[in-house]
Amino acid sequence: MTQPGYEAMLATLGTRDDVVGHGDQGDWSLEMKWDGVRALVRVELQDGRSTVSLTSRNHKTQGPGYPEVVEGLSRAVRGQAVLDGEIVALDAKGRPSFARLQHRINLADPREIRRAAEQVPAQIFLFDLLEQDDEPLVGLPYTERRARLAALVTENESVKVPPAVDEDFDHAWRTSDELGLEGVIAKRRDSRYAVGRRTRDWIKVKHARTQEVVIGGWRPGQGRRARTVGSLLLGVGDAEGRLQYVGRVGTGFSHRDLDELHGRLGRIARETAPFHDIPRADARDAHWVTPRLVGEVEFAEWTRDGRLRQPRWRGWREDKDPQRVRRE
DNA sequence: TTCCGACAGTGGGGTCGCAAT
DNA sequence: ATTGCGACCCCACTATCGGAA
Repeated sequence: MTQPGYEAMLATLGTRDDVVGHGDQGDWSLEMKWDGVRALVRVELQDGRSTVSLTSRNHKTQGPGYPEVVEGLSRAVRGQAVLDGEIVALDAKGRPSFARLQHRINLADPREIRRAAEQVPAQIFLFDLLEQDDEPLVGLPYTERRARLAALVTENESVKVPPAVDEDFDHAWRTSDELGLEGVIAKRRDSRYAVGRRTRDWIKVKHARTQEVVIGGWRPGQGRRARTVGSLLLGVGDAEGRLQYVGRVGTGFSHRDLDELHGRLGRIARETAPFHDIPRADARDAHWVTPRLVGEVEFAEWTRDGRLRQPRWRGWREDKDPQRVRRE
């Protein structure tokens, strides 16, 4: 299998100000952010037939795992091309759901894959064109690549080219929120495709939620953090007022924060778990504390199992009563 | 000088596959 | 049969450094 020879361009995490604050908003093209698996697509013509290869961000071949996407691409794209997109699986409301797609990741057995493809069909959302008929296009402005992409691809049930939204940032932001999407991606209209690099020509702005959490324990860290805290075990009160386990947070604190945390937790140590529902695996090598301290975390969404996805520490909430912390 | 972007190193949830228990 | 662990996918964040702006 030929190597793609390309690597995906990455977006820099930013805020509204990074897009709206500098110059003309019209410099930016706005798109919805799709929550799935990034994939570079190579379509080759061999003996008059299209062959398709899919590659993940870490150069892993993805094609065998998504036969319906490969098949759809072979019909949707005429001739030789390299494209960039996101493999997604839609939920019942038609939104890309990473949780659903996870059932497709890592499947190896062809029979399993075929069965999964019928139950949870995947699609690819294409948003860039890097090469066409062996002509490199990465030097062209984004809007031109986009136009050529739209002209090249014939959409079908597995292959879509979601349009850029022709709105200002605040409007696009509200739309992404109402649709329950991850956020918005702003791309400079005149920017070239920076192969394998993370640039500010692409800015992703994501919806984040905050949640007050009660600290019920901690796990020691590894490596440089071996003598201090690796992560905090978090809980919120349930309907009966018991402490319900909602996962861990292990990022967002500076080295100084960690030292302070370690001392503070040591003073309220206790023998038993304050959570009523802590799984055995999560309780392993945990140190329990009296559930007295309240902090705030930012996170992407709740998982099906009631855990925080992509949690990061934001700081103490000394003003909050641990007894009153509830899922927001 | 300031800022950007790359790297390394820490941490998270979830899934699958396989080895150890 | 259960558990633990690594390899994947997605990621956030801190700290450092060299070079571009």
